[in-house]
Amino acid sequence: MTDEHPADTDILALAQDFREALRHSVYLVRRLDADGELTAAQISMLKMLMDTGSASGGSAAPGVRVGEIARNLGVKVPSATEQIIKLERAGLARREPDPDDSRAVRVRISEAGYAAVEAANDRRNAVMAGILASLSDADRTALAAALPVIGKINATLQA
Amino acid sequence: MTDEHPADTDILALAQDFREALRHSVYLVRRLDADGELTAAQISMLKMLMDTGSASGGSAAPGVRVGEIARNLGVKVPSATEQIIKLERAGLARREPDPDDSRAVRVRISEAGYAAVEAANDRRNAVMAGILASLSDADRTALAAALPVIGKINATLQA
DNA sequence: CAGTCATAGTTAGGTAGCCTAACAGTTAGG
DNA sequence: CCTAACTGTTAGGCTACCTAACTATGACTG
Repeated sequence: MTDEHPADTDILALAQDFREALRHSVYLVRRLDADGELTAAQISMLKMLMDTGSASGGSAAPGVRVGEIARNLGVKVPSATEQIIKLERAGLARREPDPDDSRAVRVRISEAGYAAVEAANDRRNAVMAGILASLSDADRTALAAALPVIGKINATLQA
Repeated sequence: MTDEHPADTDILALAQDFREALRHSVYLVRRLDADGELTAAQISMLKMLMDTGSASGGSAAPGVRVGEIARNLGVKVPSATEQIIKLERAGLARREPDPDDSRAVRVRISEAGYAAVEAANDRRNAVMAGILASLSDADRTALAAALPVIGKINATLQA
């Protein structure tokens, strides 16, 4: 406790505990799924399309390119294509040709997709909120304080 | 900030942020995989066998029953059986008849399994520690403080 | 001491989501 | 032009889940 700097072993222990927590959280996330709703992967992709497609930039063409989707989601391009096709078949997203580059494809979320992700998110958030409500204020505060940190850790991947 | 109690909307917002963090963490966990090492699911099961099988209780028979494994991992029994068979074929676990109940099966981790999970865990922990090392002390402290809370949340599932 | 009912695990068949390798079309540069 | 680089799709394969159906054992009850 009186070390001048955090010993490697401390960081290693934290890494182990954090990994353990994430490992268990995988099952928690799975539990939130259920029903004939959207899958977690579909929500991830649709949410990404919402955030990136019509984001601040207001760039030239609408939608997101397949390669960019894959990069954002941390999967390979064929996996992204597969998901996109499923979403398209379900009427939740659309594929359009890129006016500037005939090789490229622009993917956009549809109105139905918007609504679906909203609904699925709301339900999951409510379930999670139910769990969080059983915690103490202190616990919730500690969790809230850590979320930006976890965000930083996750951002490491993008690099 | 001066509410008498946390408003529902606050908890809902926290739930949303937490889910978001977990959603992204899925991809982080995937990145830690790699190689011809054990899969994440295999590590989870082996670690469970280590913790539960020879745990404090020192109960009568050694090993863990399939149903208990499934419950602990949050999967259905057939999924557990499938994993167990794979681990057995890889020489990482053993199945033995339960002396007290001929219907039941006792699953135990093998020496090789012990070594394998150790190795895989060490490597992953090292990678994660590398990421954590780039954070500030304050960030690491915040993360450490939240881990028990996340543990509580995860424990909710067991119920 | 059957006869039924519950419990433990396996088997069979199906789905989602990811991967690599091979392919087709488009653009860009020598 | 013509080759090289890039974008996305297709093909084939894997892991890890699931439900439903089955086998075998245990446990309870008339």
